[in-house]
Amino acid sequence: MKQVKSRVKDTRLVDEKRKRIVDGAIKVFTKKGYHKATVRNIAEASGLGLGSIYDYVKSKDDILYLFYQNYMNSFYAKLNSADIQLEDDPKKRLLITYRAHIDVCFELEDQVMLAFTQARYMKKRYLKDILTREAEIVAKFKEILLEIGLSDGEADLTANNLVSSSAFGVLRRWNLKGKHTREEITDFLCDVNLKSAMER
Amino acid sequence: MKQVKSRVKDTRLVDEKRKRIVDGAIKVFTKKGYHKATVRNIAEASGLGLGSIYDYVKSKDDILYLFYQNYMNSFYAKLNSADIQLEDDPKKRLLITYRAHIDVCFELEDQVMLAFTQARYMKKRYLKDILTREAEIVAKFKEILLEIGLSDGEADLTANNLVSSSAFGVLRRWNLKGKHTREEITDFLCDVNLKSAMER
Amino acid sequence: MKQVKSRVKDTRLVDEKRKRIVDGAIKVFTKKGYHKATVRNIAEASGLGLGSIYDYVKSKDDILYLFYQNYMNSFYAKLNSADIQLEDDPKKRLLITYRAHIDVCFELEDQVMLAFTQARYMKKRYLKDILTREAEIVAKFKEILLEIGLSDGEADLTANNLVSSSAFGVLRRWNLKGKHTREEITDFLCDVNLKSAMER
Amino acid sequence: MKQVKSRVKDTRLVDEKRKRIVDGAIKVFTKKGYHKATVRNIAEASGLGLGSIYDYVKSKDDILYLFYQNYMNSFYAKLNSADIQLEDDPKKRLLITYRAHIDVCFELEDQVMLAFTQARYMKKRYLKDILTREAEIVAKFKEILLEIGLSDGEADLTANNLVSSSAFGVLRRWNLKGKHTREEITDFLCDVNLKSAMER
DNA sequence: AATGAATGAGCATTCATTCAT
DNA sequence: TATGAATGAATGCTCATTCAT
Repeated sequence: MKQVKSRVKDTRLVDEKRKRIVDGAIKVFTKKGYHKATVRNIAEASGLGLGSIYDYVKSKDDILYLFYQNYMNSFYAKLNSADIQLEDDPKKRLLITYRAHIDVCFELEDQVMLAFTQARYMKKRYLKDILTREAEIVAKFKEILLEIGLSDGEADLTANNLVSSSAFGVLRRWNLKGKHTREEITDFLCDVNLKSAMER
Repeated sequence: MKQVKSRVKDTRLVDEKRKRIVDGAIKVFTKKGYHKATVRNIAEASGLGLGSIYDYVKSKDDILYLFYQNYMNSFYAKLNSADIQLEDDPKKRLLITYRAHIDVCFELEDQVMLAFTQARYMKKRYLKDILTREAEIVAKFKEILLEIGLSDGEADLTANNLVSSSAFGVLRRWNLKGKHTREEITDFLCDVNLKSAMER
Repeated sequence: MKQVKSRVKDTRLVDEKRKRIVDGAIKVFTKKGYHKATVRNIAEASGLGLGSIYDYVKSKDDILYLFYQNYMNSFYAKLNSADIQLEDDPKKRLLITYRAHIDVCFELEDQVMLAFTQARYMKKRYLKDILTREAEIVAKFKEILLEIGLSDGEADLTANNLVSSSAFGVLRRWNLKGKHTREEITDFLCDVNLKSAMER
Repeated sequence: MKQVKSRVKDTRLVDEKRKRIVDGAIKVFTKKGYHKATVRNIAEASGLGLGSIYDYVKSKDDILYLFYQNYMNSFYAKLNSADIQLEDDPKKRLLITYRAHIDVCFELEDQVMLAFTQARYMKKRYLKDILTREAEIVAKFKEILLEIGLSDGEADLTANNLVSSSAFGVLRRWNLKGKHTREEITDFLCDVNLKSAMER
């Protein structure tokens, strides 16, 4: 993970302020997208002075990267939670992992949209880093699928599909909202995307 | 479909120049995204003078809308092609329609990425229009699924899933490129996403 | 001579506008120095819109370089004037060349001050270019001195001294103004700095 | 001499810290010039905390003034040294004074460049003060020249010329370095600029 | 109809200075 | 006395849009 440089050295302070910056940025990015969001907007939304932002971040680019780091962390935290790790049966573990992933997507609705749409604006070296972290999540799924007995090729495609399809409810919310509940959608996704793995 | 206003009145001319503008814009948008693309860039890429752009389009926003119109038309053209319409068996029609949709996604790879990521930057009234057109494509799938015998709820979710999943190979090209062929991916998608419909 | 890039291609126009920019810049630089001069100030002083400046110049740095080019040209023009070139006797040619150089310094008083004090702010590659052009002027003096019969070492030191001392009246104007006329100063300089060469 | 105000009252402490500030500032100014040097840079270079600078100095301007005071003091110290004062013969005194002045210039090479180029950035009232101090040095030379028998006008011009020409080796170091030794240059300057005074 | 020169609003970023600790 | 976190005014530069030719 690349380290974002900061003028301020006190780690505690840096973490706290960056949290505020990211939270503010999410609000602004959600409303306007990365480009139309001005650093001033973000400063206001995070309750910091314009200049102070630059004590914790070297450029606007860094804020986007900070967002992605925070975003990926949310998935890591959930997928590494105790109850998932403890499940021995790979099929059951696959199911709860997938549902957990879908859950996070629903909970971070706006962030999922941002993550999907703003990636292109990240600096190359940052993007590479984030894609690497995402690949680790795919690997988690693939590992379970191999355990269940899928071939490497199948496992790879399926793992990618699981990660990708989790966002279905969010990416198509415009079409689905009001017609289908979150639970309905989750069940549908599990049904469709886990079927072949479960039948092994 | 909203009409984009143009200073020039000769329809033939307008169509030809707009085609060039959209083609140029796609190149530039693909490289830089909508925001970083300047109207100058687009003018150069399309072989028009900077000022001339504004004879065929009222603002930069219009160019994005023009792109989306062109993009949606590509899907319409393919999904309305004779051989699909002529197929009587709904299951077979479903299959070839889905494959056709996936095909277009692979062919318009860059445009699919653009469509997914730049939608937020369209003016509200334009966005609504494009979403309506997209809904028509979903409706096409839903219609076949109802014919096959799915309930309205199932058909709706499934239709959305088919349209959404078609872009899988493109949206995750970073992870899939080099490991899986286009055909493999297509077969995998058909297998996973059409299974329950086919089993009716 | 490095070429400053310009968006506008019409040479006639570029020359005219750049002339205005340099003239405006001299006024502003003279009052505030390079750094405190804002591009906005320069735009106003030259009667151009802020944005237009950047049609003729790529950055503020370029304006400084343009000034130095213009400054060096003034010396070239004077030192290459017909009456100087036609003089056959090297001692006489030395005298009129030196007086001409001093003359230009007095005439371009403000520019001389700028040239002396702002050089450090030029981009390295530009600075090198300007120093090369200045070296050519020194070489002009050296050539005459060699013709008169000075050794290479003497000629080199003397040539540098002549170029350097020409600005005496300007660099010390704070102390000399009101006490000594321009002619007095010129005669004094010729007396002191040409004496040994003339005595050969 | 204008007094720079300081929040701290302990004179001993003030002097010591200001010395460090000036020393640090010279390093930074030399590398970047006054304007590009940030107070942070100076704080780091002088080993003080950013805020502490403002305990000893009221503004960045003051630091520049402090530099000039320190710079002028270097000349005073040298020109008032015992062996110069003790010399009775005015011609000999003139010679050793001029050589001493040239010596200081060579030794304070970087500071000489700074002094020449950054004067414009000093606050008016400070600049006036420094120019007054410089005038005192000119007066020292003038006094000797009058003693030797030059007219007031000659003495004034010559005195200014001596002070001004001392920096020749430094101001033109780009052209002279590698070709002429410090001694050669010094001898040359004495030869040229003292000749008429010595011939009285 | 076609062109590109002109414009200024808008933005990221820097930095002198203040002030709470 | 010493420190450095906080601030926002100020500035270089970009770019959509207009308009004279």
